Amino acid sequence: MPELPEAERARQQIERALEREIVAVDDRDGYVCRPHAPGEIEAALVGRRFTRAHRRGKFLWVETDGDGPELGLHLGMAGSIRIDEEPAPNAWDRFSVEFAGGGRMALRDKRRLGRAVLEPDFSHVGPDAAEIGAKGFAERVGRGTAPIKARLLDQGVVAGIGNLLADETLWRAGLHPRRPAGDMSVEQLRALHRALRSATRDAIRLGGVHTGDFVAERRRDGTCPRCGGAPTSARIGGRTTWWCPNCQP
DNA sequence: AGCATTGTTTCACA
DNA sequence: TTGTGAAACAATGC
Repeated sequence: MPELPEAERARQQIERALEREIVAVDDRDGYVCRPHAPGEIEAALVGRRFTRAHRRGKFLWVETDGDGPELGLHLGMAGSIRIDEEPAPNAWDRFSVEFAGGGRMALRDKRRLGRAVLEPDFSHVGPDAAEIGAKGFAERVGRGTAPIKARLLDQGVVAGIGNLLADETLWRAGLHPRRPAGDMSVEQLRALHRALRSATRDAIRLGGVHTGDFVAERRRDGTCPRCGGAPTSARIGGRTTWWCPNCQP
């Protein structure tokens, strides 16, 4: 379920595991832990403690004490962070850390598209969608010929917006997802930025992006909460996109 | 059985 | 060279 709101929730979970001594690491999943060989992450972390948990967009990273490495984490399409829970069945805990005293931290991910890596590189990741100001947002988002929906999903432009948050944001702003990003007026970009902030804030507060007003009606027999009309869908920016043809002309 | 999926990266093409 | 779009990746659920 991970978009920015879920990633922020995961970051808060990791904060529960700070300042505990790491005694073991399960990094045997060579796909989730690529390009590291099994045992590499374990060797770098055992004996250390996590000291701070950070997030930019959907990307998470944790600092360790002393001159220890940073641990990067990504939830992929279906991941979550579990603290002090029993191991999941079917080896769904793709990466885990065991602490002195018996606690643990796990990256639980049925789909296995999540990621754990040492010294993550975020040089290609844009500013966080929850932090960026109106000016920076307009400069970065309001350019190019791609549909605005695709522009919002580009993590190098602004980080943290996923398929559902993009649809919710465009609906709140009353903008058609296929509108070319570079053709939008300053007023429309301002409205889009405000919509992004409110949609993100609501999703974090209510527990996830699926709680969005429009996202909850984002299906074939749904109803637009504003006009009562029927949402429509198409493939835009490589993703299934839903919008209200009446409210988003 | 077949298709879609709340994500990211890589590759082909204009 | 830059930007855009599609495919690949893994595994599950409808």
